[in-house]
Amino acid sequence: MIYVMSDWRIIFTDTREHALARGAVLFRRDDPVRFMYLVQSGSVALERAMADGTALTLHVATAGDALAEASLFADTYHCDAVARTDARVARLTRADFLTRLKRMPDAALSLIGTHAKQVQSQRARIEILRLRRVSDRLDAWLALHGAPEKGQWVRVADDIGVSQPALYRELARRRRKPGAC
Amino acid sequence: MIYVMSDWRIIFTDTREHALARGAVLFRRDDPVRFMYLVQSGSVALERAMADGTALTLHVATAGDALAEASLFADTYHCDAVARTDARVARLTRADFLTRLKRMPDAALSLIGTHAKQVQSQRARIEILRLRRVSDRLDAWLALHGAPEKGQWVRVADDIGVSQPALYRELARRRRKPGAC
DNA sequence: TATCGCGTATGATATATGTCATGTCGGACT
DNA sequence: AGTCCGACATGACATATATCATACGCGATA
Repeated sequence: MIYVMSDWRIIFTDTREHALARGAVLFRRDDPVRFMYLVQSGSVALERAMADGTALTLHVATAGDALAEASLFADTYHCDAVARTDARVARLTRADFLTRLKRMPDAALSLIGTHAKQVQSQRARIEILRLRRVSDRLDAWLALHGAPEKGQWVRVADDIGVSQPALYRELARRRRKPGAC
Repeated sequence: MIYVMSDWRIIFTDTREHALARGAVLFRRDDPVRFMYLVQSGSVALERAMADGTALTLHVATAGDALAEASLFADTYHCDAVARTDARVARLTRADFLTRLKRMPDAALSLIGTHAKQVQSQRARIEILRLRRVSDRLDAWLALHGAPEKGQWVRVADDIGVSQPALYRELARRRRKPGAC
């Protein structure tokens, strides 16, 4: 029962689109926050450089995702944004974004809804990932999502942070042993 | 640089407080969504009953936390809410909550900010938890948070989903071997 | 001063899981 | 029909980690 809930993405109408080649950098950590971004196509990764030179990927935003939402209230970006594929993004200065959000309560509400859902599902994912055994993680995942469709087990393995062989072994175990799964 | 950003919690002013005894149930899964809750004191757990009768804890909300924010746009609750300790909560019907949020753009913005920060930190946590080795998780955690204060290592272990002995062993290893940490 | 709780620390042992390898099956495309 | 690719599946093996146990130092408290 979702009432009149306009999509917050309409805030980005009228904004110019920017094309990014794969590997292009949108912003770097510690850059002053100027823009809010909406990914239109392709994918953009948020990553953090680590001491050993490697990068920790924090998120890969794809079409329809906002980028670094938390920067709305920060002075500087907290990580790097790099295009993983050729991509298009829309952008809006932070001030414009805030203004429009205030003028469009329904859009703000829709953004709140989007965030709330994310927070909820991420919390669940975290709890699953904190479980030690593959068996427990699978139980939890199934309790939350139900049985996946054919061809999706591989995605489940990724979701619960387990190697594919480990997952299939667990599935085999369940097929043999009791009656579950 | 956070501008005039009133706290979204002011939305709950004027609302009556409800006392909960430890173990009390605020709502159950599939109950129709009536109220939005703000935890004032104590802690309230969100959990999901699993097939084997045990409960998967999805979140433990404490003072200042909203409860089940995603229910704002849902017909029914998706999990059970049970007081983990004696607790006090404020509540507001969903309709009232929505109305007030629309009337107070600054509060809505503040809620968006709160959510955005949560989404961001949860994403980071998820990526850390997906790493296989304790060593990698620790590296990532340290890159994001810096060295913890004394007495906090035990919390780090919990954060990165690793047993305390495993963490201390890794720390010992680093003390011995190269020059890190 | 004694006791308690908590964070820190380390050892021994079992085992669950990752990694590497190999193979089957089915669908899509040529 | 043949080829390719991705999901499904399983074996062998090494090892990283959990678990259980024990112990130390320190601050709080009685």
